[in-house]
Amino acid sequence: MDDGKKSIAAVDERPVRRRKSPKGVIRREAILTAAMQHFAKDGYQNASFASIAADVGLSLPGLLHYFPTKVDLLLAILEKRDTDSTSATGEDYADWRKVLLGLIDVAKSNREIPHVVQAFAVLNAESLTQDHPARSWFASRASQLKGNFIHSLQKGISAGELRSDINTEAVAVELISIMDGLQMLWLRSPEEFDMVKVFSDYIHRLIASIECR
Amino acid sequence: MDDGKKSIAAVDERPVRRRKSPKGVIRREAILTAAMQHFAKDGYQNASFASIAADVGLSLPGLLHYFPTKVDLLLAILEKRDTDSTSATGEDYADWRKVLLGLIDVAKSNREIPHVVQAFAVLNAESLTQDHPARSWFASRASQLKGNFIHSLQKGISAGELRSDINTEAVAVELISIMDGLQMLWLRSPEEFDMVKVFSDYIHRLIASIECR
DNA sequence: GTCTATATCTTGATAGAC
DNA sequence: GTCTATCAAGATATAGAC
Repeated sequence: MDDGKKSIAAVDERPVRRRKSPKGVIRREAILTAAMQHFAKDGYQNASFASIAADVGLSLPGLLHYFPTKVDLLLAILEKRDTDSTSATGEDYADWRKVLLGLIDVAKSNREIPHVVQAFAVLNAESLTQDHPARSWFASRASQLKGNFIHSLQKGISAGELRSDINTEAVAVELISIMDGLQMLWLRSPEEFDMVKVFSDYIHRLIASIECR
Repeated sequence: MDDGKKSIAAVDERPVRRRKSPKGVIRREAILTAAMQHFAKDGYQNASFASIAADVGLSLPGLLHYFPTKVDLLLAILEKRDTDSTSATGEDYADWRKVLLGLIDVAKSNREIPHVVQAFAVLNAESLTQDHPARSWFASRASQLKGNFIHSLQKGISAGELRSDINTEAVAVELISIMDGLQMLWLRSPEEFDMVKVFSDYIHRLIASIECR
């Protein structure tokens, strides 16, 4: 199950003729895209709401018609990411090897969308600051990711494929850390090294270290 | 990734008249400390210059007397970090094993100064944004760190202690990535896991994987 | 060195017309 | 749905007195 554009049109309260209005939905999508680029460029706090509006050919109040506040816009982006990524990750956290190798594919596709990666890398760190509106989102995202990794690794141990003495939580934390850290380093100088290669090297070395021999 | 306990303790308020400068130097130190806490809490862009001034008992123009602009204050902090860390890191990038194990000590001392770690983690990501005043500093910091790691690993290969087929650049990038990523994850929930343990596990596994057997 | 007062800019958000 | 006009709040920075 995926999609991504759901019951957004329901918020549309047109008293006059009109039943679904794909137009509004398209606008919304355009706004989200523009906003993400701005957040990537300036971060959330520093991005100008008005500039985002201008980018989609709207005035500031025009944009406010769709997103009553700047925070709403941010949350909409995060929510969209939620639906997008669940549709992408989808399935088997049961096969630890598939999970780990699948991360390489994630890195591979991330390489094609640097502005999205940058938006989320910047927001990720920015959300560490006090009372940041995205704070809890990133916290639960990390927590869930970690839980999934632990689950996979635990399954591997139970199946006798992974060494029983590995610290699953430590490995899970390590995985998230290297993914996030690598993205930042890569964003700083995309030409300097092959992000996918580095990550692939790492994953294969990790697998060799933790699987039963 | 180090630094921390500097001479901020010298807060002795002697009302004696002094014509030279120790007073001014102390003030400067106090300002830098306060600023770092604010940058940790709000990031650079979002931190208020006036609030920093208030924190050290100055008005905004009073603070501007010491740092003519907000950017100057930021750069002073970065510079301080430079001197602090070079005095701490000191020497032998020749012994790869000492270097790698030494990073565990860095993690250990970082655990004691979360606000400093947070300031630099936030600034690190924030500096990815366009025209950020700390951009080049973080870029060259990463570049230098990477160069040092590569140098150490290369020495290890030459000495016949490390496998000659390892990609030194990839390992160097990996090291920086995991350090930076781990810090962020830890800052988000410091109680959830033992950062030093995770990092130590990683380092030892890395060593086992790359050294000659 | 440090202040009060102020200039100037930019931001997010509102009011109300069309 | 979208606009013009406007607001109130916050920021950095300057001028000039003490």
